[in-house]
Amino acid sequence: MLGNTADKRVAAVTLNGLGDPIDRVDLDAEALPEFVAAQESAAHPRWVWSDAPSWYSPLLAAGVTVDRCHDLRLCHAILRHTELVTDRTALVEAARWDAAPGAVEPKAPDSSALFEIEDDTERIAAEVPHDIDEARREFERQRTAIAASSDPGRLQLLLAAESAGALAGVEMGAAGVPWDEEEHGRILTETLGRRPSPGQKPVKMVELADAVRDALGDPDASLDSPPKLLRSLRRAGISVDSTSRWELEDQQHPAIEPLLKYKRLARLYSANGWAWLDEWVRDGRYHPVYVPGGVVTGRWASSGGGALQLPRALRPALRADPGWMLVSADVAQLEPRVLAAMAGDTAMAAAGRGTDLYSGIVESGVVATRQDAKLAVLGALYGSTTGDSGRLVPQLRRIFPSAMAVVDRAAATGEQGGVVSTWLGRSSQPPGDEWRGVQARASQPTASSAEERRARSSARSQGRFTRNFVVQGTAAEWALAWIADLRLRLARMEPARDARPARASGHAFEHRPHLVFFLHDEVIVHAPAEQAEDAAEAVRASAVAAGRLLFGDAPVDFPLDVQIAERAVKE
DNA sequence: AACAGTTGCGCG
DNA sequence: AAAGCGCGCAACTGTT
Repeated sequence: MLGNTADKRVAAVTLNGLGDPIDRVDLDAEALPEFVAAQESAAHPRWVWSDAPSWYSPLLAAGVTVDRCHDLRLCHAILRHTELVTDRTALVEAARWDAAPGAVEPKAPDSSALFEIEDDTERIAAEVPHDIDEARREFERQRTAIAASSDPGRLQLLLAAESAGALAGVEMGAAGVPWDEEEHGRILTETLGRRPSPGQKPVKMVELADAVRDALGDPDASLDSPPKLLRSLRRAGISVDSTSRWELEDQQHPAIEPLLKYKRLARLYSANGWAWLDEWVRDGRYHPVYVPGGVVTGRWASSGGGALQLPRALRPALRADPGWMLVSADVAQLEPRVLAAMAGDTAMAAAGRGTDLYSGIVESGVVATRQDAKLAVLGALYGSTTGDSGRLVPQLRRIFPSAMAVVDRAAATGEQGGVVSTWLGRSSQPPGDEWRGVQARASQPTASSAEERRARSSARSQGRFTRNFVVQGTAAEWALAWIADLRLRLARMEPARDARPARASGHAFEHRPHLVFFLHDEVIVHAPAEQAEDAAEAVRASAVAAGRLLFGDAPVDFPLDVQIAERAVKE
């Protein structure tokens, strides 16, 4: 366990299997990387620390990697909500651990940077405590909670996977995605025209905007302000209620085509244009900031750089260094497969036996086309009740009763204000006071029909959330197990000393395959060309391992689409 | 001028 | 409010 001491040094405490301290050394912060590296090569310990970004970024910057950790902040967040632990009082009271992740900048953790808040309002500290005594106490609380839980093994699995994800997130942010700035520039110029001078718009946007104004007969129409644009459109006789693409698409008017095109260009320009390139790409590397566990379901979020929203049009800009390759892999239909495994639904598992679960459903004869199968499955996972999607759900309920029972039960629990949990035990947060108030009022005999409608609607909405939570959250667990296993496999591969170092990847990954991108159900590994096949094999092996780890021998496949290429282009 | 809230669209 | 989940971000609007 690592933590800061009162005299601005770092304490490294060795714990035995019972969590009791058996040894302690105090070090200067500068001596930490060397100490950690030595321990790592001797014993591969599990490092217990306040928060991975705070501790691991400086270690990585010094070229030191670790295999395993226990991230107290992330584990606290899981444990203080999980249904698997009945008495969570101590964890809930340790509110300082409900805090934002540490900064990713390579700087030494410093507990003196924290400030206490005297308010009685329920504000949280900016960061978790980084000192050794607080860490010891929190770890003890967590050990106690796990031991008292209804399934310690399962929870340990979740906490280990979550912590491994924290390591992977720091590593990927540090390594960065190899990025072809010239290719990105070419795409921008081709789509938008040359880079405009500050304050100007790209020439192709200006041309389209003129075409729209012409067609509307409104030389002053503003295209960038939805309310103003809406008024212009209606003045021109186009009856829409919003300026959204889906609504504009149905309209017949000469202004529509250039307007939709303008919106596409405006999006690219503002979200991933030259300004983005300047801010997020340096020395041929895109450095996103991942936030593991940042989504309520356990999915990762990102903060800055929009790592989770890279438009597919920009995928050609992801390019391996010379002498290296990108190994891109994604899982086909992860969520329905996870549902089939959770539910032990053999019919659904059988439909997923091939590489395309949707085609498998079509073969069962219950729906006519692949598109219908997809709509039906999405409707089942999201809780559609009307439209094409909702209409198909009952068909699915007939042939996959066990799978549907799992999501239907989760929805029913949510509608009653209850808590649901993922396969490994991440629990949803119960709805808040406002939601309860609405339900309580609607159940009074004096309730108006408007109040009843509102209560019904918010109950349904909570049901859709819990319905999706169990599937999305368990899929996130599968994906965590996948990258947790994968990063260790890659780290164990022999370094390719002859490979031309990937520029600016940081010395920890200079000569070896490493993860550079992760997005819910897909990964990209940057690998020396001669190791690309091995890396691809590791990606496949890890997917198999993840399925085993979560679901044992359940007959559910998680087929991958794996591509080895210089560029990460799909299809 | 700074801030929160809304809209629209990118991703899974 | 698209028929239905989870996000982040930029730009604009309206308030302070």
